[in-house]
Amino acid sequence: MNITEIAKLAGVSKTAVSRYFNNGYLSAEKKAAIAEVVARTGYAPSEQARTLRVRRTRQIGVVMPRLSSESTARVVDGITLSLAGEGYQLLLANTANDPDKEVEYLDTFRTSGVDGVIFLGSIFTPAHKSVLRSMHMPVVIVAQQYDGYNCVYHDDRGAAQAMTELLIRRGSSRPLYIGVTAQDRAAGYARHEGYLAALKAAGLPPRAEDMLLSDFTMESGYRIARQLLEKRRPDGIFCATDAIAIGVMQACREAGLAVGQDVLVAGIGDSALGRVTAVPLTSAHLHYKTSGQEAAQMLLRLMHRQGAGVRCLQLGYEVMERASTGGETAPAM
Amino acid sequence: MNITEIAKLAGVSKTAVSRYFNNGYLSAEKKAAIAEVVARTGYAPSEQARTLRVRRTRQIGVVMPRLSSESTARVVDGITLSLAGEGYQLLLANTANDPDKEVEYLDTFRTSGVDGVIFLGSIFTPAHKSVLRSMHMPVVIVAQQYDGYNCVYHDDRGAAQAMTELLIRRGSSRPLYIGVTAQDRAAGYARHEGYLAALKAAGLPPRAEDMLLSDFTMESGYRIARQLLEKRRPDGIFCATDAIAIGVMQACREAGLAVGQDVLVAGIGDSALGRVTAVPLTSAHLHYKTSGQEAAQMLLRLMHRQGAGVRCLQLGYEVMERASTGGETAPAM
DNA sequence: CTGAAAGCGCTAACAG
DNA sequence: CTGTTAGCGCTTTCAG
Repeated sequence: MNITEIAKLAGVSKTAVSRYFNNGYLSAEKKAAIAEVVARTGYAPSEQARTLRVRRTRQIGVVMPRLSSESTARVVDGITLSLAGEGYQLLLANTANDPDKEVEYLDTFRTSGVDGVIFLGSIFTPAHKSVLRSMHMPVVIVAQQYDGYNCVYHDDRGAAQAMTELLIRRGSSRPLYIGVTAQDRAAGYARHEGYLAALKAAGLPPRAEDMLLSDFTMESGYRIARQLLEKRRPDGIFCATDAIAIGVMQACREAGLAVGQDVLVAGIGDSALGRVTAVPLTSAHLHYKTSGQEAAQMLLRLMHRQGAGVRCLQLGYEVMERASTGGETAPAM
Repeated sequence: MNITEIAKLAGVSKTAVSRYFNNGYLSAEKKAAIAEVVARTGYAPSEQARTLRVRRTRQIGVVMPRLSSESTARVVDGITLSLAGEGYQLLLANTANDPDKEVEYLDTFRTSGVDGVIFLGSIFTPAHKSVLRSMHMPVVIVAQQYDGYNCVYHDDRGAAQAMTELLIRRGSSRPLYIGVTAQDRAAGYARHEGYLAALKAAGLPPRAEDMLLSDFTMESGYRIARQLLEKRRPDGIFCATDAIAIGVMQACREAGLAVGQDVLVAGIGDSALGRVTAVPLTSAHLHYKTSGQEAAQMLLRLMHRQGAGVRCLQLGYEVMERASTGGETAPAM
């Protein structure tokens, strides 16, 4: 079933049918005739042929590290929300935390002709820079701030500082830091900076032995904390992510420390997990879903050539104080 | 940059370049000449034009209820894993739990020319049946069993029965049931059946007042349980999902009941949430990620016209006993 | 092994 | 307001 057949059935030209599906410029009678045939046949124009002609795929590529992470899922949820009504489809690329794959998929999107790309960034290598620079379609980066690119990201530094200051205010004499690689400028570097800023503000000099490196999993946080607790009994631990913090709390409990009393713990992300733990976790809420929506909106504007120039949107955070810092144990629901 | 220009640069015909990217049938010299030009220009053939000719998009549509649910994310993760190396791209449609949108997106995929569809099903209306029947590309349904369609699903009934029997074995005299709508044949109907089967096996007649209806959220589970606990003090509650169970445990705690002692609780899904709660939740692990992988593999076979006839794959479950049924409190990690 | 030629289904000038 | 015409970039007969 193609446009020619429809035209024949409706007794009009191909052009008329094409116009029916596009701008209009058609007499009422022809419109009605075509409408009738379309309804009867269930005809829909071939997207592929249209694309070949018009050079617009109406598809948006999204590159993301694994999907089964709460923050990623929330961002992607936000993206689909903003794009749903606009007639765009999402093309998902799952990089499984492999930076090489990020570059690979970005390149795939570059050549595959999507109308725009949203990139949930992690680290930024020269290879990333090179492929991003060669993209000829609009790109928006989420969760990282790279100079010269359109970005939507979070106030990681501020959130980390707020959490660390909260620990100090609640009685921790010298909070430790358990974070992730500084190659990740947002979750690694910026949150570490926030921690340092809080120490400085409190007149505490930073000490190398107070700062430990984890990866992004609960298990890793658990392991690091166990090792730590064999030697020392800290009274406060700031963790760069909620997952790490949950592992840490578990290790503390096993070591006989009462979280929220003997030791205060805080994370970042306000994940659903941290709200149901034995001791609910104090955390900074980041607006992941909003960042997805905003990124999609930004991309839409770029694709429609509105709003010139590069934009960076930083979203704030909200302190969610719970029992892990000694706060009151409000009902979780 | 198109095939004609490349042909000119390499001093060969368009056909030769096309063959270079497809079957071959090309002299070594020409091959080399083209390779050189391709490397130099970074040329990649237009996917759109190829599609228009060949009628294959190399895209797979996935229809799913909201992404930010752990089970969905795990299924989609599995799908991308299986499809990654095969040169297929995923087109995601997020229905936000709206059955009408499911039908709408299925129809979009029907007309948009994807090579195959994976449908994470919830309920099954006549509209669903009608659109599925009119699909002319292969479809695989995940998490639900619909007769006459290719499906990958879980042993919901068996898992529910096992959980209920475990509650009874651990000392619950008459476990209650808190479940979801039976319109959802898998999470609603089948799990309820499993509960009933376990009662029957234990010689307990089912009672209407022991079976309550919730929706899929923690909050709903919490609310239902609060109401319940104002009137009665059950000694066991089987919940059709982990989310519900977590809400229930919270309500029990607030009502002064010790979960795992005064009242035993079990769920289904083995979500990450249930492993970190104050009292870790006994649950049945369902192989969500595997179901995604298997569904993708099944779809690949269908698209390549291997293996005739409709197939249904049922995956098993694993009992994960934790403290909420009085089991030992093993370290969570 | 190779190239010329004929479209895939659609849209966009252009001339009525 | 309408139809004719000329491609978009590619693959695939078909005849060398």
